[in-house]
Amino acid sequence: MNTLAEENYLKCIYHLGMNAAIVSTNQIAASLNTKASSVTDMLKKLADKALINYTRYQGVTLTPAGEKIAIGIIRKHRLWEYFLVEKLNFKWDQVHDMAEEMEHISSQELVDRLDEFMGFPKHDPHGDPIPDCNGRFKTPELIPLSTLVVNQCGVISGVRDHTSPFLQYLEKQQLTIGKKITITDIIEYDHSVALKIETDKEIHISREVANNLLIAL
Amino acid sequence: MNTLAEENYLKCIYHLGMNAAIVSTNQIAASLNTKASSVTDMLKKLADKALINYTRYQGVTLTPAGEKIAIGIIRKHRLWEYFLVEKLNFKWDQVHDMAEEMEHISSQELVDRLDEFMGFPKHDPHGDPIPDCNGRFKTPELIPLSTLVVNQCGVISGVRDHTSPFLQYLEKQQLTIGKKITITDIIEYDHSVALKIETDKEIHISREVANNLLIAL
DNA sequence: TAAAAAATTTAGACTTATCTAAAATATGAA
DNA sequence: TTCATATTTTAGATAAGTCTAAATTTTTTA
Ligand SMILES: [Mn+2]
Ligand SMILES: [Mn+2]
Ligand SMILES: [Mn+2]
Ligand SMILES: [Mn+2]
Repeated sequence: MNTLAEENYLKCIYHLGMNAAIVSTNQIAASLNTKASSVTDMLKKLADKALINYTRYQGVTLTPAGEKIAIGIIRKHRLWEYFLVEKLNFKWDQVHDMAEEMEHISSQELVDRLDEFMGFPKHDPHGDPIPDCNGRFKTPELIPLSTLVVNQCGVISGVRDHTSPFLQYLEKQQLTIGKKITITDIIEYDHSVALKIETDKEIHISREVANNLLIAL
Repeated sequence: MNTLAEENYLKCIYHLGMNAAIVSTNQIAASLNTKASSVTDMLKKLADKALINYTRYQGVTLTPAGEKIAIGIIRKHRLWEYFLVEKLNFKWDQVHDMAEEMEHISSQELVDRLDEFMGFPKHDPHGDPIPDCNGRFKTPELIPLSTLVVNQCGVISGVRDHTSPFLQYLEKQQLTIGKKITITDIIEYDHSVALKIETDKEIHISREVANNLLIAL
């Protein structure tokens, strides 16, 4: 089995690998709030275990074995987040840190039964897809709200920023997962956006917020 | 906060302290499958943190602060065991090792909400009392089945041996928590016991099994 | 294309938790 | 009460994961 630190590195490399073919030491260090030298040490260890492809100075990619472990951890993370929100009534901005601990509970059978207990949910509270017990999941085409044009509509389906303040703000504005929105105006001056939520509420959000809200068309 | 190792030591000292006023280094070492020298190191650390009362060569007791932490961990352990059995349909012999990991999930609010979600259960799947959110719980007077006499009856309310083989055996014999039993015979030769479960089933168990089954009168 | 700058790795140290072997202390049997 | 034995502690080592500072390699820029 793998240590907690190893699991966190693998998960981190997986997430960073979504945006780039290869992942650099410094990216990992920044993401894990650690130092580049610590990362190098761990990369050697993970390479020895054949969980990453690593050549000095050249960055890393996950091997299939490493990716499988990473996806397993992400599956657990998202299922526990779903559990915390749906069963224990936490808010979507409260669950990430708890899930960071729970994702390391090792039992495979536990997570599979948890999945079944909750009815095999497809998405976590933040709209991210939950891998099934074989590690398979679909990543639907989502685009930032900021790329929509006036009169275009879509459904809020994800967030790019998972921090508490952002999620709390969205909730207060009723900008939650599943809501249908229609762009009513885009202010040229600051690229802020006016939009209608479902059929009634009309609100106005900054460019930054629009950039971090993901929409399914 | 305390490390995983510290939490395990505190819990261990608490459990050993149920049977003796003071707990010895060797007892802890045996219980944690570690060496006496490792225990001594940790005892110094816990004493520095004022979680135990420790004088060299004299054994240890928990301070109120240490006991509070220990009870908190036991509360989490038992609530998670209850969850695993009642919500995820695990058998009572399968849940201990998973709970050993889950008891270290740190959030106090999580465990309190879990408690509420399950309706504030009073006992875990093995009959052990679950402390409430203030750490309070009752330990009912339980006696080994081996101390009963012929025609005496009682309710199975706990086990002294929590290992999988013993629990599986009990389940197969329908000797599960809550069942009412009546002693029908005690064999002098080997101190084995014949008994009736509820009103129908008549079975015969060894002295050893009778010793590890706890009864409420 | 050769410095300069940035990124990465290495060297050496620290912390936590563990171990073995040796020393110190306590206990209990004669 | 003394000495043999059991218990406990200390001394010194190891492994995982981290750090700072220095060295190395890559990348950028002039
Ligand atoms: Mn999360
Ligand atoms: Mn999430
Ligand atoms: Mn248990
Ligand atoms: Mn139990």
